[in-house]
Amino acid sequence: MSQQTVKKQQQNKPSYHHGDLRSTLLNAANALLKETGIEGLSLRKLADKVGVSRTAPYHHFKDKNQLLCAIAELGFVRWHQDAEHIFNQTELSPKEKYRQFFHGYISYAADNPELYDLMFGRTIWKQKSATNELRSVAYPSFTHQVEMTKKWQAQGLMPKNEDTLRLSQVTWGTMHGIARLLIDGIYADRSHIDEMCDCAVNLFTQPIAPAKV
Amino acid sequence: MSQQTVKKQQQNKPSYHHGDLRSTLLNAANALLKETGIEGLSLRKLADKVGVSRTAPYHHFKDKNQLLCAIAELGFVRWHQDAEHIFNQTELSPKEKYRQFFHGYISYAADNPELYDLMFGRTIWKQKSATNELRSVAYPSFTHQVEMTKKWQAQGLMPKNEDTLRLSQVTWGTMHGIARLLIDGIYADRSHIDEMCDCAVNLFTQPIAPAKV
DNA sequence: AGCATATCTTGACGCTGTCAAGATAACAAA
DNA sequence: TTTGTTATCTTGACAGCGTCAAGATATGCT
Repeated sequence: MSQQTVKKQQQNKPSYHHGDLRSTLLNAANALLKETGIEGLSLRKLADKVGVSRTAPYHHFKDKNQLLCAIAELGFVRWHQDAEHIFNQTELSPKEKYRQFFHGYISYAADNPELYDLMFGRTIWKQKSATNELRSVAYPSFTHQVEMTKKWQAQGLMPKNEDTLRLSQVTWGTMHGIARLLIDGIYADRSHIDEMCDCAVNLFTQPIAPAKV
Repeated sequence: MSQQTVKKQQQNKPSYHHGDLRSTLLNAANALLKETGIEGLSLRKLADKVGVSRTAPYHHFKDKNQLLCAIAELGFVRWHQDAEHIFNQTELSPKEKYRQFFHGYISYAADNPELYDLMFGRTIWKQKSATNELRSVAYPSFTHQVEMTKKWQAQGLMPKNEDTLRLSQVTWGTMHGIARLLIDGIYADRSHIDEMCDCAVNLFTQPIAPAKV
């Protein structure tokens, strides 16, 4: 019985109960987000695209805000996977690893501009409307950056005399600033991005050590 | 005759023709922007606050977008005044001047968060909807930063081996990133801002020179 | 004085998020 | 198998938004 029902839904035979509306909505929302941007994403268009009535999504997300938080959540999960992949490359030097991390961060933002806006933009955070689920995925993103900064300082890659927390905030702030200028259409020129990243990495790494001898 | 009319309007006696609606709208819009944010600013509320009908503003601004551009324009003028004031302090050392510039930039953003969002946010720039008037005020903001960076490199304050344009983009990107993290509610803690600015200034200045002897 | 133009008004349209109330199907207990 | 509870989905409705069209009114020039 239950299996038959599932099969029906997988065959896209429409029925009164959709059966998997929540994840269907999330997928469609991600697609709509890419197409129309965070402003153009409306619940009504979304419901229409999925083929349900305007208010059907409200049985799976209390709010438009809760839907946005759920999308952002997936964005963090995917970014953490990318980042972990970079850090797991054991054969790289610390500096090269940091370089790839920096470039990877900007690339992720550039490849998913609207998603990045959702993850780190004011729509969610300014109104303090982030769900607990989102918070629990987003916060480790920064604490991890602090831990890595501490390690980089210990390795002599970054200046040891600067406070670790401040240094983390500044280096992350730089990545965030470049990402935002890019996705907000202020730096239209994506061809210069790599050079900018390298410039920033140069400024943050190689402190006092090398020139002595 | 014409003088009498103006006097009447200055006495706030309401008449069919407002007489100075455009600047009245701009003032009220600035106030509404501070209160309700860029999202909460609606033309209807604005018109209501000023005491005219919903569509009256359309005779002075083609669009909501054109109103926003006009507000942003004033934001740039005011920031340029602040910046010029900082650069005109002849008694300061280059590093101290740069330090004050950095702090001043962040302070301006923190004191006018919604205005900053308008000036450097995606609302205007992402949709490529900036008016020519706005562009002609906004672009010098960055070219000036490039000129100053070139001077700072020549003075030995910033590393000469980095490309001037890239260096400008990175340093501005850092200021922008910190500003955004602050006004978007991600760095709630304003008490750490000064330390963050100082940390960034340290990283960007004092390149190779001092440690040689 | 009369006419053109700038300015302001009401009416209307389609879009949005979201609440309330009713319809339908799934599921658990009797 | 029947009955009742609950999850899910529906239509109807409301207020708010930006903006266009058409009409009213005052200003200013000829």
